[in-house]
Amino acid sequence: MALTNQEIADIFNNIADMLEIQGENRFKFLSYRRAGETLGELPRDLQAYVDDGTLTDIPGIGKAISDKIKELLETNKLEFYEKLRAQVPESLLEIKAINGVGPKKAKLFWDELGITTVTDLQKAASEGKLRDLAGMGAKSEQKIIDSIQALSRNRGRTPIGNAKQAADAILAELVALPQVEEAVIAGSIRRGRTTIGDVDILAVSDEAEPIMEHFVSMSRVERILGQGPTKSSIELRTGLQVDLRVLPRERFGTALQYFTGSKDHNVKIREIALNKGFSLNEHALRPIDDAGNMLDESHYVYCGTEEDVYEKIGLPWIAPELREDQGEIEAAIEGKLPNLITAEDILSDLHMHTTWSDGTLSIGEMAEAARERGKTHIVITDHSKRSVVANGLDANRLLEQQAEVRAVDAEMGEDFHVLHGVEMDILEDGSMDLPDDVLAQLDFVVASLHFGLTQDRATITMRLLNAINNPHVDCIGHMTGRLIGSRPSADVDFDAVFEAALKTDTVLEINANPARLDLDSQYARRVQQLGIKLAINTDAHSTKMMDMLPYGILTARRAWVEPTHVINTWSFDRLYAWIQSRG
DNA sequence: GCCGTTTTCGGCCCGACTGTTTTCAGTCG
Repeated sequence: MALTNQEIADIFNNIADMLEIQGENRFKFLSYRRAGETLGELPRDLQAYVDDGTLTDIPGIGKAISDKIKELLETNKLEFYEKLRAQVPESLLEIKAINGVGPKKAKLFWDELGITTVTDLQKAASEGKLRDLAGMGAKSEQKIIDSIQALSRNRGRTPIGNAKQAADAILAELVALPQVEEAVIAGSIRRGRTTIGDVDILAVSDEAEPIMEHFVSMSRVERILGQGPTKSSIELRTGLQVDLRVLPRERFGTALQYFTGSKDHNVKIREIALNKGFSLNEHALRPIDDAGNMLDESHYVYCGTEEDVYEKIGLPWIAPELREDQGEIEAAIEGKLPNLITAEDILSDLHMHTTWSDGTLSIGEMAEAARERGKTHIVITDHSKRSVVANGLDANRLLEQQAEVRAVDAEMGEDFHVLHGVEMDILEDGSMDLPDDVLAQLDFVVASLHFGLTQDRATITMRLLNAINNPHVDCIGHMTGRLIGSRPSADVDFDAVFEAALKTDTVLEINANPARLDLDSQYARRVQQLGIKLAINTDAHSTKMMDMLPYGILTARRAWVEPTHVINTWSFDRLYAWIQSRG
């Protein structure tokens, strides 16, 4: 069994950490870390790039790292890594992951006290053995004790839906303060990442101190990680970290640009700024003269908007969702940024549930709610019978439902249309949960995996291919079945599935539920590149879930998706004509 | 270790906060 991209990515991340602990050249270990981050988000298996001879076309992958990837794929092992592991205990990496402990401290504890595990460190700290080490003291020791306790609260990254909710609540509190002129969410929430490491909030004000004071003393704060005149960090009771930055109005553009990230995007933007004769930070563009000296403050160029920042360095504004150093800067230079899809482009929802299965509203109520949200047409797609706990429909109930759908459609008038479909289970043996003659009577069929998600790749792929090759199936719902943070993706041969979808003109869904966001952006980007149609659906079981559409839009925009590739942007007439043409 | 219409060698973004220091290293983002 070949190593997965993520397993190989993890190895490079570990190598980066180990080299850093060893005190290796900074740019060297950063290269490994960058490679690790990149490999974890590729849309195809690494073996496919090896076969194509395109491995070193991936940014940040040069000769040394590509050779190591090949060695890992061929032998499942890496000599370089094994040697490193013999020198640096791997458990040190868990110590380095403790907030406030970096490579230097981890090495110090190891060298001086022989500490290699978090348990060892906790014991040493509680016994007061750390405070006498060079550069340490009682406060540092206590901080480590607190951070180790926090480890159990803080379980990695937070799904964007949860993080956004927490961020909005804090934002509302801040905006209510008299000193706050404006406050916005920046960071990875603004970029629309599916999971969030920490929440970044930027506030505009000339009077930061009372804002900081309020921020760190909010009732939901578990502990204060740092508090300064312009920047503070807190940890919430949920374990989520929130950073607040306060800057005056005239610096809002540079500050928002800086605070939105990503880090890789910003590094490149700052390099471009340098080439244009400016050193860029969150405060201003600072001119540099021909001798390389920075001019004094009177020459600083302040930017009140992000557009200003990009314009001053010769670029068009780049949408936050694109700022991952995935080619967006090159596209901006060439004037080839995509015309990104927006929520206003979406006219329909092609995947939603009602009280006929596990939804909370009737067909009529869902239709009205969709109309209130600016849609012109929907497809009712309740579960099929295999989903017993969801009260899935058998053929008889499904056809019974059709009468009600037709009635509601008639009631809704000429300017709103309700079509009848189903979200049909793709069964574990690869067969469909409803017979062809029943499917043929429906307007639109979404086929989804709900069970047997841990089957091997060949089986999962066979099931998906059977659905795609069924002439009645129009769309594959939430393809990998993942639930972010709680259930991993099914093991799919994406290349095979994409090839079949293209050939049969089957639509692939971006499910907007923030717990799913499936397809994820790296796959959706490839789907668009291949010319396969996309749908962005809410999979709503209630009106509340209809309002989750923005998460699907964010994911699509991160995938560089343009409205022309998404069938939810089509008018009813166009969609209906396409359905008819499929027979 | 990666990368290149200014370079195949010599660069590789920039700052805030903390705690331990008498001016700065470490950590984080």
